[in-house]
Amino acid sequence: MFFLKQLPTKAMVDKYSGIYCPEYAEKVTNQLKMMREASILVRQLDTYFASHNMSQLKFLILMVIDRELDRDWLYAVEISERLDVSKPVLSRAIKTLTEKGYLSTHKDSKDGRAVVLTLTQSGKSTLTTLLPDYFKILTNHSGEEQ
Amino acid sequence: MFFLKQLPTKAMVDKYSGIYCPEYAEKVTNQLKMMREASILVRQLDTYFASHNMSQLKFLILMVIDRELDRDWLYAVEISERLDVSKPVLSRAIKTLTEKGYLSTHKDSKDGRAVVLTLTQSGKSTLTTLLPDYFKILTNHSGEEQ
DNA sequence: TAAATATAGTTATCATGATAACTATATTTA
DNA sequence: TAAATATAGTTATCATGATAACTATATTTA
Repeated sequence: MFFLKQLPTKAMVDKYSGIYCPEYAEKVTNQLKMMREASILVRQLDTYFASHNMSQLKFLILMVIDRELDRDWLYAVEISERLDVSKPVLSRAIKTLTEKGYLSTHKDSKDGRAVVLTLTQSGKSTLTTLLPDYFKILTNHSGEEQ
Repeated sequence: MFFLKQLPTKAMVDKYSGIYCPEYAEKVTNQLKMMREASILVRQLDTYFASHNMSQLKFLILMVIDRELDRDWLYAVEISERLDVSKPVLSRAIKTLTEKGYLSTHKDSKDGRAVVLTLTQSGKSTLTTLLPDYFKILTNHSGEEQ
């Protein structure tokens, strides 16, 4: 999350960085602007998911399982290859999704350590319900602070 | 924070959104790409600040006080006008910064509710120390996942 | 093939984000 | 001018991010 509402002026960047170069100041403000815009969008999405007792991470977990082309399941470790999140956070989110009845888990027959994760019917329909407005929020976003 | 490493293909966006429009799919992937890029950058900055026992929020608090043109202090409520963060989170961050000796606080003479926040010498030098590499991280960022 | 190492996943703990509800003071309104 | 409302800031509580250290099983190496 990036909180700064008013970006620093070029003069401020020059002074603070000690580098008096228009391209440098422009690059800095562009990056700050991007972080700000993304933060606003992430927050909108978080609010949306929270109103459905979900979170972005949980939604993305359902999505990466669903979008798998050749299988209808993933190992947790495969999810962590697709989502850039720490193992304990992923572990907890999977536990919550299982408790909610969105994921079914069973031990892998070949590897005693691994857990096979499949979407339940409820998980699939939750994903399907959430998707349209998810895209709507993404695309309606103005790119401006309101 | 946005975790998805591999963006969905155009075909996936079409199917998931039910909207078969190239501009729509492109807008979606652009927004996802932006969130991903910003998340990577925010994470780099968080790591940087953590290595100095700081956080982005605490850094920005010091910065908005320092960059004030006509005064060398701000009320907490003024900081919350400049930073898009909830009051309790701001309150806690200010408390930590005061305990670290980076901020000095005293009651306002006119308004018994308000607290006047000023940078200490240590707060100023911490800000000055952190600024150059902060800009370096912002500008060195490749925009690619590594 | 036994010992060492790697891998899958969990538990404990902490930092930092949020909202709801609060205290204390200032301002507005009837 | 007393009562109602607004404002500044805090406390309690929860969700969700992280790392460190762990268990259990699989794989590699001597």
